[in-house]
Amino acid sequence: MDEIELDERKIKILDAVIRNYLETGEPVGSRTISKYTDLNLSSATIRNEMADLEELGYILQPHTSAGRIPSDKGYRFYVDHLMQEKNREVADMKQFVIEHTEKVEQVLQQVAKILAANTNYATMVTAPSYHRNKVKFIQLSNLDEEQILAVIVTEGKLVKNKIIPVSEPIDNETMLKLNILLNSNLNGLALEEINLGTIAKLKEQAGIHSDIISNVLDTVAETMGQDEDIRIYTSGTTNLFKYPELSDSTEKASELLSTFEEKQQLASLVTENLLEEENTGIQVYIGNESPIQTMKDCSVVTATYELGEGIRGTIGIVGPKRMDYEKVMDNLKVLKNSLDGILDKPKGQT
Amino acid sequence: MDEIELDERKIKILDAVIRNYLETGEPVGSRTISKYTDLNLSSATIRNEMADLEELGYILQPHTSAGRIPSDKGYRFYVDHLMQEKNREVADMKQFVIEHTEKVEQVLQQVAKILAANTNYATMVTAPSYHRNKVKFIQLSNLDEEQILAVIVTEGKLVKNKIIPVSEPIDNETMLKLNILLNSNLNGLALEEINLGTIAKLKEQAGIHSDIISNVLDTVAETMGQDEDIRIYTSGTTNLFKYPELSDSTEKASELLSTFEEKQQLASLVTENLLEEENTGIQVYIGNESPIQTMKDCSVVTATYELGEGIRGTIGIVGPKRMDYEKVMDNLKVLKNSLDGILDKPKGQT
DNA sequence: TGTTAGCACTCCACATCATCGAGTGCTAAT
DNA sequence: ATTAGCACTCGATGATGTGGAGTGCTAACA
Repeated sequence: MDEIELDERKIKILDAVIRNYLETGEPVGSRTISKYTDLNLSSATIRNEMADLEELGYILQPHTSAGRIPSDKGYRFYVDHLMQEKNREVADMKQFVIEHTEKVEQVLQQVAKILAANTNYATMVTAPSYHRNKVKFIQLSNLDEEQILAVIVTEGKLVKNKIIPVSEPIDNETMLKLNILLNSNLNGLALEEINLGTIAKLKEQAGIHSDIISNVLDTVAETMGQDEDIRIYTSGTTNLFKYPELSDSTEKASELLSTFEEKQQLASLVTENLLEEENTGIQVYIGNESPIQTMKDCSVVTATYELGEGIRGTIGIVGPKRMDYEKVMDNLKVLKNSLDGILDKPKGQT
Repeated sequence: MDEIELDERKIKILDAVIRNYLETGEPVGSRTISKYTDLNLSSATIRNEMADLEELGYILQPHTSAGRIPSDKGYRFYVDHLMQEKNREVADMKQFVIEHTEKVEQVLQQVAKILAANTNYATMVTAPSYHRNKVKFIQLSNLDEEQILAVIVTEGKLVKNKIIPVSEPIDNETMLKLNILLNSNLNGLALEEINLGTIAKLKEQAGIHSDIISNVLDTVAETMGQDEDIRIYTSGTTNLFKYPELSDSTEKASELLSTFEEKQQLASLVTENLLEEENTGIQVYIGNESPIQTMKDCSVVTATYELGEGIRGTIGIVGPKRMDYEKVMDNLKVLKNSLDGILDKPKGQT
C-alpha cells in the first residue's frame, strides 16, 4: 500500500535523502540531493518533492530552514523496500567463531564482541533458553560424607551441576540404585513431560532418599526451565557515544547505557520472538516500535538463532535510527547461519 | 614524615577543604572554610594558610580566583590520616547476599550490584582464581557411543564439565578403571603438583585410552590454571555519569566506560594484589597511582577476599577522586568479611 | 608576631547581541 | 512541469560585557 502514494521519482529522492543521512548524520538539503542523484533536477524541484514527502510523513525537518531527515516511517519504507541485499564477505566470522572457542557461553560473548567491532553499534546476545530440551543423562556421585554431586546433561549437550548436602553418607549400592532410578524414569523427557505423577512415582521408589530426588528435580527444572533468568551478553555499548543524536544530552546516553547494564530489561526485546515457533527471520524495530521506552531514539535489529533442537537465543544490535541497515542485517544473517545447528554438527576441526 | 610539615591548624583546614569538596564537588573558598570550621578564623587567615597548603602540594587551584581542590597528595593524606573509621550498619548486606543465592558467580554479580547501589560508584568483582586449589574428585561417564562426560570437582567445591569425543565406545569396565586411575593419581593434588612425571605415568597406565587422559588433564588445567581468563563482574558503571568532573568531555566518559567493558584491562588492577600472599587489606589508588591510564582522573579502592583455602578474588570500586572514602572502605570491609571463608562454612540456613 | 579588615585584581560563568549561511517556500519566468 | 530568483527563517558561532566569587597583598590592630 505504500507504493501507491509514492511515484518513481519521489522514491528516488527519498532513497537519496536516507542514504545521505545515513552517511553524514546531518539533515540533508535540496541542493545536496540535486547534485547527488542522476535525476538532473534542480534544487527547486527537489524542494517541491521534498515538501510532498514531508506531508506524507516520510521525512521531517528538525526546524525550519534545516534540511530533512528521515522519519520512522521513512526508515521503515527504506528497510522494507529500498534496501538492497548485499552479500559481503563476513563469512570469515563463522570460521573465526568456531575455531576460537568451544564453550557456548564464550562463543556468545565472542559473537557480541565481533558484531560490535564490525558494526560500531551496541550489541547483545542472549544465551540459549532451553526450550523443549530433553534430559539425556543424570548422574549422582559421592563427594564426601556430607555431599553428593548431581550432574545433568541434556540432549542439547548442556551440562549442569549441583552439590546436594545429605544428612548421612550414602553407600555405593544405594547410589547406583538412585542413578538407575533417575535415568530410567527421566531420560528422554522434556520438562513439560515431568509431571506430578512421574515425580510421585520417583519419590515413592526412592524411599528414604526422596529428598535427594527432590533436590535433583529442582536442578533439572532450573536447567531447563524457561523462566530461568536470561543471560545476556553485551558488547560495544560505548559505541553509542559515537552518535551525537543519542549522546548529546548526556542524560539520554546515561539512561540508554543503564538499560544495557540492567540486562533484565533487554530480555523483553528478545524473548518476544523466541516464543513464536515459526518466526526465525530478522526483526527490525525502528524508534517507538521497540518495546523498550528508553530506546525510542534508536533502532534495534534482532535475529533468532537455534543452536540445536529447541535451543534458541537471540542476537541483537542497537544503534541510532540512521544505522547502516544493510550491513547490520547482513552481519546478523551470517552469524545466525553460523550459529544455527552448531550443536548438531560434530565438533572436530576438519 | 607527612606530619612534620603540617601543624595542627593546617591539618584542620586541609580536612575541612577536603570534606567540603567531597560533598559539593566545587572548589572551596576561604570564606566557606572560615564559617565551616570551629576555628573561628577569618577568611583572610584561612587564605594565608591555604596558600601554604598549596605550596606544600596538598591542594591546588583550578585557576586563579577559584577556590581550592584537593590534590592527589591531599587525598592521600586524607585517606591515610584524617579519615575516621565509621562502622555503620552495612552488615545487613551479608545476610542478604548469603540468603539470596547459592551459586558463587551469582553471589559475585549480586555483590557488585549491591555495592554499586549502595555507593553510587562503579564497581567490579572478580571471580575467584583458583590459586593453589586441589583436585577433589574426577568422574568420567558414558554419554553415548561417541562422547564421554568428564566432571571435575575441586576442594573449593568448584565444578567443571567437559564433553570429550571418543572414536569408539568405551565399555563400562574400562570406564571404571579409568575413573579409579584418575582419582587415585590426582586426588589431593594442586595444579603445580601435577608434573610431567605424573602425566606420563597416567598415560602409560591408560594404554590405548591415553588420549582421553590428555583431554581430562587439559580440563583440569583449565579449571585450576591461574592464567585462566579472569571473569569480572561490573555494575553501576553508568554511575560515573553522575560526576561531572569525569563525564564533562564525553570523550573522557566514553573512554572510561570502554575500559569497563573491555574487562581484560581491569584485570591488571586486580591481579596485582592477588599475588602478594599476606596482603589481605584494602588498597587505595588515587589518580595516577592506578595502573590503568584511563583512570587517572579517578580513585580506585580494592579489597581482596578469600572464599576458602586458596580461592581468592577482588572487589573494587571506581569513582571520582572526591569519593566518599569512608563509606566506600566501610562497605568493602563488610563485604570482604562476608565473603571471607564463605565456602568453609556449612551451607545450611540455620 | 599572628590576625584581620579592606581593596584592587583576576577570571570564569552567563547572558546578550550581531552576524553568517544553509536551507526553505513562494512567485514568476521559461 | 521545471527552474531561477528572492526574501525569509533560524540555528550555529563568535564577540562583548557584566557580575560575582575568590584571591593576594597591604596596612592596621591586639
